[in-house]
Amino acid sequence: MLDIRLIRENPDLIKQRLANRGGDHASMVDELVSIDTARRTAETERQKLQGDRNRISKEIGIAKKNGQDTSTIETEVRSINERIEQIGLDADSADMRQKDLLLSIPNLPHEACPVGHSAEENPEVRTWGSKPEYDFQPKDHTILGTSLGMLDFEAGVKITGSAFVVYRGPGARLERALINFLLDLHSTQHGYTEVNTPHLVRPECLVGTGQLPKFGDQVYHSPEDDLYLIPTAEVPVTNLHREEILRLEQLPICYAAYTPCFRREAGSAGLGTRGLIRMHQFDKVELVKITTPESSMDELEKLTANAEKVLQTLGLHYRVIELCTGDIGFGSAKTYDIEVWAPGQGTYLEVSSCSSFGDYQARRMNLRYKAEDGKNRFCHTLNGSGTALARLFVALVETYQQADGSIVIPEALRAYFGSEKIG
RNA sequence: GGUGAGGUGGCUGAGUGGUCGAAAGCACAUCUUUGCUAAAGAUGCGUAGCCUUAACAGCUACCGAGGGUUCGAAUCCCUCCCUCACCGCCA
Repeated sequence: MLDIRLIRENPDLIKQRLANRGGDHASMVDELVSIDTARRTAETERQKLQGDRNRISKEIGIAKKNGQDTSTIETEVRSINERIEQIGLDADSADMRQKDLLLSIPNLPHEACPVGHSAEENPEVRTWGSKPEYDFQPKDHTILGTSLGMLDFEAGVKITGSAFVVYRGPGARLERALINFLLDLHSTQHGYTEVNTPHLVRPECLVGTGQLPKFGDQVYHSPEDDLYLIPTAEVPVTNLHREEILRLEQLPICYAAYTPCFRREAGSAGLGTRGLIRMHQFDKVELVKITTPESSMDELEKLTANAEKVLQTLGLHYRVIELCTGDIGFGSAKTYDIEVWAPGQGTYLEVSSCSSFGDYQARRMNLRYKAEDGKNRFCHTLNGSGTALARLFVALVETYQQADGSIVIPEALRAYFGSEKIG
């Protein structure tokens, strides 16, 4: 969430910067400013009355000790209490509305974030490798995976529903090999600490990273326990340090985590996505960093490079694009997407989204560090996929398919997979 | 799930209705002193909000969370959460 002081002092600047995202946020900012004034007026009045009450109550204590009659003065306090209760209603409702508004306003795009209206205006930053050429018509992963006994889409529908899949045999093994490869790469080569977190979280965690309150319809929820299935490991991992004040020496904190991710994808049913590309459940290795404000932009570059290393090591052609202001996520200040080439699809697939959130998430989860001057400051948080598994699986299978329908396992993965080819 | 004991500042730990935001100790910071590898003394040392300022200060809230009783709650009552121990159950 944004700093209310900043909004209070520069409402027009805030409106202008939010306008780059598209959509109407100006009216929310206006309401926020007026509700903030109302809240502070009521709050000041309440505090003054509370001060009066405290002072008089002490007098009562002293008077009683001296055996004096206190009935008149007690009546006075009672009337003060009535006023406190009344003004308190105003203060509390304004406070709730203000919090609600603050949680519903997206982050300011970073100055370095390119201005644009939609995904069409996302600049390409760089590419790596080139599109592989085949002397046959490359097949789609669903055909390859089904015929090799790796993927069973029908079984996924049978036991759960559409957009769920069963990996089997070499498919299950390949998925597991990829997870191990990714975790090993980031933890031994890139300096991330591996963590293994719960897949169910409290609502506060989702508020902390920004999924709640606005995007509750995209998350699976168990009402009996008020727990949510995580849509990404970003949620439990970033919230690991919620409500903490970290020491400067601890930063940056770098975590790598494998988890399945659960997404309802409400509103995007039947969106023309075939096979593994958009599932309700998919595996992902996520990278999370908690940094100082000064270093977060550098850390974003490193994080993105760490994710790119995955595709380089596997020999997969990809491009990096930068999201423009009209396309970045709700909480993000700056985002790079990494898109891998999938020959069977004839298109690039987003396998990683690397973002710096500035202090937006840290404010929501009250995550701070003690700065050199002894002051408590909000940390910056970052995360990026390192990478999403299902689409990586697609790109890998489609890229390394052979004319006879078999798949060659890239060198770096063979020790994990246990053989050189499938089929 | 059952029974019992607890949850107080960075830590330990006092505090059972009134000047308690909270004793004491530890840790930490600054200073002083003696001196030499240690010690003594002084002062300071929570978080957030409000209101102000050149700065200081002031006010309010916070003793697991929420609600209640009261003129007044860390202290009394209710509900919930968590921790520990034992029992039950279980991968």
